[in-house]
Amino acid sequence: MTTTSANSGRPGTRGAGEGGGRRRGKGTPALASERREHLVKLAAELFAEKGFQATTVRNIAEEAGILSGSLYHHFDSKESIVDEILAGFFNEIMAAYQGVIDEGKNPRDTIADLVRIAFGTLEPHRAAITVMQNDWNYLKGMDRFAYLSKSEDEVEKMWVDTIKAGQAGGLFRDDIDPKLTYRMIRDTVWVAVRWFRPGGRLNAQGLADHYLKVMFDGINTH
Amino acid sequence: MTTTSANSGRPGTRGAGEGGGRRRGKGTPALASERREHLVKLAAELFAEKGFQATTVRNIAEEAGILSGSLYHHFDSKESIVDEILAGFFNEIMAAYQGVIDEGKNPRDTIADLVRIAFGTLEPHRAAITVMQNDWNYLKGMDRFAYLSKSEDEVEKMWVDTIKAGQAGGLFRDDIDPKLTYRMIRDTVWVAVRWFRPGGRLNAQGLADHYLKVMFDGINTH
Amino acid sequence: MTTTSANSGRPGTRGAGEGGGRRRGKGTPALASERREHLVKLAAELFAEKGFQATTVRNIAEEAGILSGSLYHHFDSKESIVDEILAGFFNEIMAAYQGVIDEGKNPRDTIADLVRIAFGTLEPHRAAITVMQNDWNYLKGMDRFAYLSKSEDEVEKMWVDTIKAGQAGGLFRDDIDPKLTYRMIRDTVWVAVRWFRPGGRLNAQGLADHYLKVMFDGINTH
Amino acid sequence: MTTTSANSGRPGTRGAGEGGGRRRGKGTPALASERREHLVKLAAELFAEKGFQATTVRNIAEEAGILSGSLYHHFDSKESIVDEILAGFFNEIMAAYQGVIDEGKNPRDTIADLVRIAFGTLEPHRAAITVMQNDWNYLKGMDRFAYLSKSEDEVEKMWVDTIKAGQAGGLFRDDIDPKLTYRMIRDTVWVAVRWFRPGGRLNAQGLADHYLKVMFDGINTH
DNA sequence: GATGAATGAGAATTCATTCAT
DNA sequence: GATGAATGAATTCTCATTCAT
Repeated sequence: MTTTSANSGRPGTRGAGEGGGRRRGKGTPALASERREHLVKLAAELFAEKGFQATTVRNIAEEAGILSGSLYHHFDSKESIVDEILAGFFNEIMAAYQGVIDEGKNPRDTIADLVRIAFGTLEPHRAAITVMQNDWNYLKGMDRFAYLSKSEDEVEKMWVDTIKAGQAGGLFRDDIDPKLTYRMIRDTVWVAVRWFRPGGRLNAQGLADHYLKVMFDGINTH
Repeated sequence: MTTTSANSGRPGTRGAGEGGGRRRGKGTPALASERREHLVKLAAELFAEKGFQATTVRNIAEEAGILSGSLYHHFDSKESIVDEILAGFFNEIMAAYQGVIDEGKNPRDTIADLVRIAFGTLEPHRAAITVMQNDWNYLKGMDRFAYLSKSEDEVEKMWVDTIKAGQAGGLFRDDIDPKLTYRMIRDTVWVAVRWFRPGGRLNAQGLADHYLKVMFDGINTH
Repeated sequence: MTTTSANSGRPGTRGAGEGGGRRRGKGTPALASERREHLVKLAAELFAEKGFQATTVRNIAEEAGILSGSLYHHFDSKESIVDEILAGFFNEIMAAYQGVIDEGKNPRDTIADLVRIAFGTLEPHRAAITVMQNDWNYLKGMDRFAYLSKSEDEVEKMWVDTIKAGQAGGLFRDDIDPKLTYRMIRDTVWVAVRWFRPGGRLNAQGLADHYLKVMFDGINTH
Repeated sequence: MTTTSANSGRPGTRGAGEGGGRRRGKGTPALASERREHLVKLAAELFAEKGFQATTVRNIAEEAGILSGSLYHHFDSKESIVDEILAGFFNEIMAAYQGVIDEGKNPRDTIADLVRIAFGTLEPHRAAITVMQNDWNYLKGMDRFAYLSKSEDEVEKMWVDTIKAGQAGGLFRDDIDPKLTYRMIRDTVWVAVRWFRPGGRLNAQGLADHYLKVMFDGINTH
């Protein structure tokens, strides 16, 4: 039984004590860290820069100063590396989203918080988000990554429900389509990873604020 | 005519006066057989569906019912196929944009028209836009596609100038960033290609209208 | 029955009225000329410049301003083109050699004449000789070109016999090896095609004279 | 040391301070496994026998008992193999030539030594010389092998200077052309690789002596 | 005579992965 | 943990040749 099956199930549920099915997991993943973590980070950078397919296992190994075969001491496969990258990101953002929802603020503040969280991941998870944006189409075709689609659906529900609540409460216009609106918000945020560079004119929160301004009140003068 | 000159240098549009190192190239692309046209279309679908890299030349040939080697009777390389796809799309949209600009309407109406044009390409150029979205990162690294970045810059200028004019004329809020706003609009439109399916609940113009509504006046009630 | 068999037999015997076995020979080869002759010449230039293998049928066709498939109206195959080139050269030189032998001059004058004839082909048969030098190794492996080796043997006999006669008659030193000496002369002449350019400092006969001087009397002062 | 600097820039001899874009290349070629060395030797034999172009990577791999892809563990490309072959030969012969020149003997003895060195490489470097003779025309067209032409020029200078010195010193006839004479010597030696077989009637030094005899004093009786 | 489309066999090369040491 | 050698399957591309029109 390979890692592939170990991964099925949402990232949100992977957390602590799995790893049993790991082929060469020394101890728990938690202890394996250090080196492994480092390799994942290197790989993430390369995947982000060149794309998953265009990045070879050799590229990663070279970056780490070892031979490509040696990578297989740490990972089952190239896929399992990108899996780790994406799962980590999904775990974190979904937990953060859920935290906001659980606070039970009013829909407008909730949406604002969600947007801020999303923009907030742009910097720390730049590589993962880039991979998600650019290689999603390719990865989603693999069984192994079916869980990504599932997670996406859960997230969509959180947002859409909040928007609907906002409409019901008279905070948001009635003549907008909740699902459509969610998608546009989502895409606008993530796609910013293509040009967003930390240290530029605006930081991630500046971006978020700018976007919230436009999204809530439009670009027209009133 | 701006568009025309912007095109010069693009392989996909070399047409008449070439002949040099090119291997193939009797007749201008304009006259190029329907066969060729057909093959480009097939390839576009595959590139859109599976990604440029993941689509093999064999895939394309099989789809056309010929052998992979036979494709090279029509095209120099896999790249030249995708080039033809993208150049066609860029040519068209830039001409359309320029047409709107040349009409000289007020900035708000101009932006609205630009948005409508962009959404309007979603259906007829779905494949090209998908490739542009998903494989941009990979393609932009190749000399051959440098012209895409250049065209992109030209387009950005059209939009940003219009937004600035709108601010100067009191139509648009002063506290939004023109460049940032352009990018968000642009990305929101193109990225919709990932989920937009003609024949769904909303057609492309419905999408455009919805988006204009949100973008101009925001999602808040007032 | 293909051309291949038609060619077996020495070039010297091909002469006028064969061609019966030709697959698409319109009339006799003699009449087919013009166009065909021209194509052979173009091909010869290309073979000489780039090598037989590296020259594609398309190269030749392009040079002639037609499509590659159209070449097959004139020739069976790429091989049959080079065959024609080499056979023509061999026919001519062997006839010339034989003419000299038949004159029955003394061995020293005979050798001198043979050398002059060989150098004399450098210009009119530059392409053929170049092909012979560069692609011999490749071509000799093909059944079709077995006749080249046979012709070579005949030629070798003419020279070696003459050298031996010269030794017997006291004209040439006894302590040189006739076969070895022949080979060195032969190679020295043909290999000159690599750098000999008509119109340079020395013409072909100047070259021949220089070589005869060195060969007969050495480079030492006496 | 002339030879050393002449070599700089040759891929085959890059040795120590590279590392840049190269894919492979731990360790200097000098340390390069015997495995690699062995593969180069196998390839050299095949190139010599069938020609560079006609030898496929599969041929080489089969000869080595591995799969063609596995060759790329050792070499970048087919070209880099032939490069290694030729560079090795050029390195050695140029060093040997330079050694003779540095001895400062009289021109006649120097020329004799150079000739003997050249013939002396016929056996140990048979394959490399054969490749050089047969595939030169093809290889010289590639940027990668530009250094071969340069080395050739350096060698020419050594010989021509020596011949001229011999003329100036009254050892060699004044009425021979130094450059022409050099070329004839050079070609006569190398082209012998086509028929020279170690173990035949004459060994390489026998050949050299025979040639020197003819070259110095001619084939005439005096 | 020529075109244009195609074939089919094979070319060099790439690359994730395996495994004995 | 790492190396070095290899696998094997796939990839893009080439090219002589065929043939209906």
